[in-house]
Formats: sequence, structure tokens, C-alpha cells
Amino acid sequence: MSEQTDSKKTNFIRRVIEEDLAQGRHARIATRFPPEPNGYLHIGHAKSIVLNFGIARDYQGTCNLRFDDTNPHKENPEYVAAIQEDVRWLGYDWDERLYFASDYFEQLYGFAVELIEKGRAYVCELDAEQIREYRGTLTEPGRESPHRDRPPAESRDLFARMRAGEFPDGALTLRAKIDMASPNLNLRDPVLYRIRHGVIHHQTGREWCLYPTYDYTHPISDALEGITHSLCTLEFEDHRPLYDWVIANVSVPCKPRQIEFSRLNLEYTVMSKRRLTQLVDEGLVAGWDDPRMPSLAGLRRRGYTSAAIRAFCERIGVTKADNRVEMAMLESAIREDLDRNAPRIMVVLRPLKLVVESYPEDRPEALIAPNHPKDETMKARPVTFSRELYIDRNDFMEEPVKGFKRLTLGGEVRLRHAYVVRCVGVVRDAAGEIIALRCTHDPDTLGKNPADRKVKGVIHWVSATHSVAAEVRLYDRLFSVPEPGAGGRDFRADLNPDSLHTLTHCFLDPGLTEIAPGNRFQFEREGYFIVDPDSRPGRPVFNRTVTLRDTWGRKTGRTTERS
RNA sequence: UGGGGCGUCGCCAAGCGGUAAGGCACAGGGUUUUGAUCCCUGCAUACCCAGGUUCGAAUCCUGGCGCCCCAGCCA
Repeated sequence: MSEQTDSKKTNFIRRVIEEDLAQGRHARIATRFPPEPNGYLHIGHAKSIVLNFGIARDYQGTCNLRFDDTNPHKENPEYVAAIQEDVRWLGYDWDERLYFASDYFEQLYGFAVELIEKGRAYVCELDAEQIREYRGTLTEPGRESPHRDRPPAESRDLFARMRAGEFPDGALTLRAKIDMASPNLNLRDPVLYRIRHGVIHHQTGREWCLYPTYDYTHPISDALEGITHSLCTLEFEDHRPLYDWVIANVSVPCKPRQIEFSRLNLEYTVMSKRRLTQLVDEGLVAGWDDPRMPSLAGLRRRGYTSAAIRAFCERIGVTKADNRVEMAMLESAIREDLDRNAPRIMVVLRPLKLVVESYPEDRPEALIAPNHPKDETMKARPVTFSRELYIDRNDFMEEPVKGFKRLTLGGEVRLRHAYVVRCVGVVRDAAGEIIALRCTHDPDTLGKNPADRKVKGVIHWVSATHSVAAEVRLYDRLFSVPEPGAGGRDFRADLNPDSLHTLTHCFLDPGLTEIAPGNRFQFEREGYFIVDPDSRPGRPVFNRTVTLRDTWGRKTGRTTERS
């Protein structure tokens, strides 16, 4: 794994672990990644995965994959499968340690009985609304439930009958008996169990009508798995006293330590599963793997490599500070990977015909182009040069702006890997639109520069008679503002209407290059692209992963979008 | 007006009482048949503010200010 070469960054969590190890508190480190299967994983999860699995690797410990499946209402097996695929794709392996919180339902039930017998939990008959009223507010203490001091024997009996299905949804709950006056609302007798009839749990089927809550399930699951460090995001910080309370009041084998870090926010996108699910369900994107989505499935289809995502996660670090990372960080990580590893090809996205009038009509020639400018091991490919070519419309300006280095009427330009040509005329249609360029070539410029003048521009091209058509999808940021939904706006109103441009008349010279789904290339002077699964034989479809850095475009005021 | 957190360069982020790492971004220069890559150079006398302790403070103390999270039988 390429992190080996990255400078090992440390963080406050690793420091805690090192201290715990130094104090001899643990013989071995155990972490876990605990997703709820109610959606696909996104890059924010990648931060947690890289942290948890990375720690396990670096301290010769283990990291479990555990599905936190306590709310069957929102969960389903599609997500269970997709999450496993994404974690594996990211480059991590949980070996045999695949667990479900639902594996522990029976034990969890037993521990609940233990709490009841100790007088630390009771069956409450208040309904949801009453519980809310009794809870009090941020500034006022709550009131105790009238059922709070019910004898343990009575609670035990009621709890057994809840499990047996004698009561309807919501009628009864099992609550921890802690402190209704606590300034921490999580400690005001939190609900431990609720009744849910009629849902078929993806793992346990119809076995249960009683489901434990996260706050009760998580600490016990951690303890049963021997987790030493339970890493989660900041919003669970106020739950830690409850986590510790559960561990302290139940006969579990060990005492895991919860440590919180801040979640990742990325500019120009959203990261909550609720919002991402909404984009998918409302058809605002094509699915969880839409290349504009920050989901791992989306990034993968967009062309991101797992190594780049891992490198990104290492670079952003782990702290407790609120953050909103610039897209440029993510983009630089993928460019760094692809610059080194993607073979280059020439593809014309917006074709403009160029006729080399000085070149014979019937003598196409195979020129050789290296697949990588610095890495000879990537070999070279033949590129067919002929009298009729296509260049990109953006590479010609009849009346050039200041500083323009490409082709102009009367000017010269280097055709990459081929000859220098001069534009001697333009051909227009009835509407006055330029439909072709008339050029002459300098036959003495193959592999060398003319001695008497310097030609500064270099453009890419493709033979009009030897190239194949392709579809190219240009993606831009999904939202048009850095923080979608800020200020109480509906985040959907911030969607970028120009996040996708589909170009259907692009041309590429296949040469000997294999164009198979998943293959990544640099289209010279354009950006990095990946072959999409929508490709058909003879009709490849490419997704633009990211553009090349474009200092000229930046100077001339264009955005990252080039279409 | 309760509780829990957080505040170091435009964005991430080191730093843990000894005189402000690094990455991204940006600016300038060099190489270049990708306006890419690569290579140099520059980029916080300053760490939310104000006091205090100390020979010495981003780091310790006190008091402010700002931002985030919490009143699901979601996680």
C-alpha cells in the first residue's frame, strides 16, 4: 500500500493509543468501523476507515467491520453488500471479523435484564410525546417517569412480554434509570429498547419485535469484540458519559475507550447520508454511483483511485476542529496519482477539421508517440497522421487574444508528436461559421524544431479518417456554492445546473491502446479520464475525472469547466 | 439563561514553556513537442481578544468574544 511511502503523520488519537500502549493498558489494539447499512459510504466514511484500519495496521492490531443494524426500518441488504465492496475497494480487509450488532441481540437482551435486576433500568409506559415532555429542556430539568420506581420483578416481567409481542409499537420502552436532572440530556433516563412490529430485519428476519437503541448497543458491541479504542465523530461526545455508564453497569469483559474526532466537510458538496439519499431518491443524480456524488461508488466511477483517496485522507489529518476542506486538496491527490500512472492519448473533444494541403491524400503514416513523457517503461503507441485531421475548436482563434499560443490564421503551431503546420485559410459554411482550416506542413519538423524560428504552441489532434467516435462526459462540481444549504436554504436550490456536459462527437485514435471499462488515461492537454461501464463495442464512453491544472485558463478567467 | 466541544497563513494542519513544520492554494523564475509534469524562490515578527505568571508563553492562569453539537422510541 502506498501509504508506506507517505510521511507518517500522527494525530491526537494515535498519541492516546501510544500512551495507552506505553502504560501497558492493552496488549493489542483493536478498532472497528461501524457503519449503519442505511446508505452508501462516502468520502467522509473514508476518513474514518483510513483512520481505523490504518491504526490497526500500524500498531499490529485488528480492525473489525461491524454493521450497526439496530434500526431495521432504514436498513437493507443492498447497503450491506455495497459497503463491503467499498471498504475492500479502498484497500482494507477485515479478514474473518465481519460482525453485525444484531449478532448480539440475545446477549444485549440478557444485559438489559441484568440492568433491570440491579434497579438500573425500568419499563416505562410513557409514549413518545410524553417522554419528550418529561425530558425537560436545555435549561430546565426533566421530571421522573411515574414508572421509574416500578419493582425490578415487574419490569422484568413486562420486558419479557414486550419481547413476546404482547404490546403494540411505542406502547412501552425500556429506559435506563440515571438522572432526570442531568444537564446532559442523554443521561435523562434514555430509551434502551423500543418495540417495532412488522419489519423484517435483514439479518434476523422476524425473530425480534424489540430493538435496542444505538446508545445501548454500541458500547456493549465494542466490549464484546474487545475493542480498545472506539473512534467516532464529534456529535457523539455528549453520549460518552452514557457509553461509559452502560459499560460500567453491565457485566462486559472489558472497557473500551471512546474518542471523538471531527467529521470531514468538503466544499461544493454535501456529506450527510440524509441529503445524499435524497439526491438519489428524487432523481437529482443518476444514482449512488453518479460520478458527481461524493460517495465512494461515485468517486470510483468518476475515475478516482483508492490510493488517491487514501492519500487525501492522510493529508487532511485528524483533529477536533470544525473544517471544510477545499476541493483542490482532493483534486491534487488524484492528479498526483494519475500523472504518474495514466498513459497518455490524444482525444479531440470539440472537432474542427484541419486539412493539410501539402500532405499527400493517399499516404497516411504511423507516427510514434510515447505513452508517458517520463516513464519509458510505459512504451509507445502508433498514431496515424493523414491529410485530414481534427483539432479542438478551442485551439484555433482567427483573431487571437493577447498571449494566445495556439493556432491562428497565418500562424504556426506544433501538432503534438507530429509536424509543425501553418494555417493558410479558413473554410466557412453558408452561415459564416468556420467549418475547416486549410494548412500546410513543414516536413522537416518531425522530431525536431525548425532552426530559423520558434514555434511556441503545441496542440493535440487526431486523424479524421482513422479515428473512432466516442462520448465524453465532462463533470463539474455538483453544487455551485461552497456550503450547500447554508443559511437555512434548501440545499437542492444550490445544485449546479452545469455539473454535467455530455460531448457526443469526440474522436480518438485507438492505436494499440485497449479501451476497456475502468481504464484510465490522460487526454493530453485536457485532463484525466476513465472508461465508463456505459461503453459499447466501438463506442467508448469516457468520464472526466479531473482537468489538468490550467494556468492559462485561470489567467483568462475561465472556471475549471472546459466545454 | 443548561451541558459538551472548537478557535495557529485563503484551506487543511504540526506545535504540548525555549523563541511559528508540512501539504493544498497563490505569486515569480527555470526546464519542456502537454499553457501539464518537474525544479527553484516567495508566502503568519505571528498563533480569536484582553490581562496575568515567567528570564522566556501559541503553549500555563484569569476574564471576555466567536463558531459547532445536544431537547429521535435515528445513528
